[in-house]
Amino acid sequence: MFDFRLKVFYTVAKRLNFTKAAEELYITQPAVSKHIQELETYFKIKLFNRNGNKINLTPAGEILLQYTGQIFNLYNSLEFELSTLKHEHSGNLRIGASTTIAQYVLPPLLASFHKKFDNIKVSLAINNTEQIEQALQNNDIDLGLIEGQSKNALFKYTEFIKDEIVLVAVANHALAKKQSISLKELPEIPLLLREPGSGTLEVIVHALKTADIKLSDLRMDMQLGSTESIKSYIMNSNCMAFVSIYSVLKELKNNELTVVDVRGLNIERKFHFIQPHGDAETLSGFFMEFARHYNFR
Amino acid sequence: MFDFRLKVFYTVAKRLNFTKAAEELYITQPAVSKHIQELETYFKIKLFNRNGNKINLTPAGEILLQYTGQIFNLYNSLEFELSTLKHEHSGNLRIGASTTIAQYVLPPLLASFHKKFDNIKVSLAINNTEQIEQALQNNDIDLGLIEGQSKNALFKYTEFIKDEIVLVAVANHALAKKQSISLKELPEIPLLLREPGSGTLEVIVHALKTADIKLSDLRMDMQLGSTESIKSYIMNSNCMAFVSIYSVLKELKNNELTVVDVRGLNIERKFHFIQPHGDAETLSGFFMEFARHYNFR
DNA sequence: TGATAATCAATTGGTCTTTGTGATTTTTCC
DNA sequence: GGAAAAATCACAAAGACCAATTGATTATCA
Repeated sequence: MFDFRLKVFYTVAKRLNFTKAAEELYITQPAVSKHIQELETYFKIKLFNRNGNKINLTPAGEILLQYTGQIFNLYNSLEFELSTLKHEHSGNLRIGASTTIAQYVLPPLLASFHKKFDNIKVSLAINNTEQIEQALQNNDIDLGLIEGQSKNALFKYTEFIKDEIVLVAVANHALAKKQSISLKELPEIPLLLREPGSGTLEVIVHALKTADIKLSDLRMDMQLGSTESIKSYIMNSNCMAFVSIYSVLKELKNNELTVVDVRGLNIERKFHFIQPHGDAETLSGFFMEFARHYNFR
Repeated sequence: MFDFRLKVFYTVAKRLNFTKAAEELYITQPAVSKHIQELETYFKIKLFNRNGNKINLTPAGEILLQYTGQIFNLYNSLEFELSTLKHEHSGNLRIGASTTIAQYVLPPLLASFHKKFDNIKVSLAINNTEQIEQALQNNDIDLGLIEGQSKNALFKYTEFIKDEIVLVAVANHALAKKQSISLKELPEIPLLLREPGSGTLEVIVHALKTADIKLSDLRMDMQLGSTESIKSYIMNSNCMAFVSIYSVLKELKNNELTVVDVRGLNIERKFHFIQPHGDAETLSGFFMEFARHYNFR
């Protein structure tokens, strides 16, 4: 790695602790101290405030952190491009994704990607949209995958795949044979939904509104914090639930769950890639290209 | 300077000669050889082809050159930002400008800029638009100043100042008292013009065309290769000439030359800044801001 | 055309500088 | 007072640079 001194600075700036940074870098603390001092001498400006036992970045340190992030991005892209030239495809890709995508969409995709390009190290952080945008800004991740399409001008959004929220029930459910129900029947059905604030619930509410149905019109039996809990629950009850089609692909195939069409109700959304625009980010682009051609069936 | 090894590579890649690069870097040739070898070992790929006595870049070398350019741009912006924080304003700015701008517009501007920010080293290369765009692409300059507004999507164009092409004559010229002439009188006047292909001539031809006058309608006594020669010539003759107002500011003030208005003919053009878009280029922006507020009178 | 000079990168061996370590000190926080 | 964290110091290992030289190619000129 080039520019080890900058790497040292970067690590210290991220952890705000000389000793921890030293451990992370497999060098001793005095070495870290020295590197920072040398940077400060070189730039003739303090990079950290030493307030007793704590340190924090000075404005100059903030600027340097900003730039080192960009410089490392360039190094990473460079190494990826060169490895591609050698038909090796090596590099590091840090992805941040929201729950549904991370849990149900990415695993097979990442497995396939890793099988084909085993020199590319992928890391996956699961977070909500807001945190993902924050992480992109801090340069903690290279690529985000989100459910909504929040439009922050700071980022570049690219369509990934279409998601569909479907009404599912246990395979032997009374209504399962009917295959479809009308909108009018919906309020009579005992439902499970995700908790308020979750992206999935918001899409459902929005779609119902266009069909002139309020959430309070529905017979909501329970609100659960995760799609997995909802699935487990409905497997053992006559409740139904609105969930992303991707979260039940396996259960549908195994005939454990079944989709019941609600005539006149179509709940769709698109998953989006999100990146900081400007930077080359070759590897992100490479992965996006791969993902776009992946067949999820 | 960080990343001296990359600096060495960059220098060699630009000069395509180890020995010359060594001289430029004030180190010996073996040191250069070693740096390059170490880079090649690190990336596990050859960066230069050694064909007998000559070297040239391999595809990998080309990629690395591309990235090192970008990395150095970041370093430069970084140093500028940090120096600004210290109220020092230091950095390097490489400008490329076309003749008229470089000769008549920039000198006072650069003088004033240097007086205020004497830690910023400015270099000025004089070239035509095409060469300036090439230099920007090669990362040989940071900022271009051109007369036309050629629109290459690779670059970002920003308006600088408005230029006016005026008809001038020696101060005691017969027509000088009239202060203005009509378009009809123009063909009778002995004129000096710039050579074919020059930006100035093109603007004139274009403006005349809208007034329904062909170049061949005019009484063209001579075509000269530089504005300076034209000025010298008309000072000693009864010829007149179309020149940029900026090229005769001093002579107008000294009452050596005078402007004769051609009623119904207005020849204007805009000078433009041109930059590679994408990169931060803080110092370029800083200079542009300064230039925009400069008073040329 | 063939001998000779000039050019250029690689190699070698040795010196000096830089970087990192281990032990210790200083400061601050609880 | 003790734990935690950064600074300081002396020393060892590693790395960078140089001078001199080699080997190979290209240019020059009789």
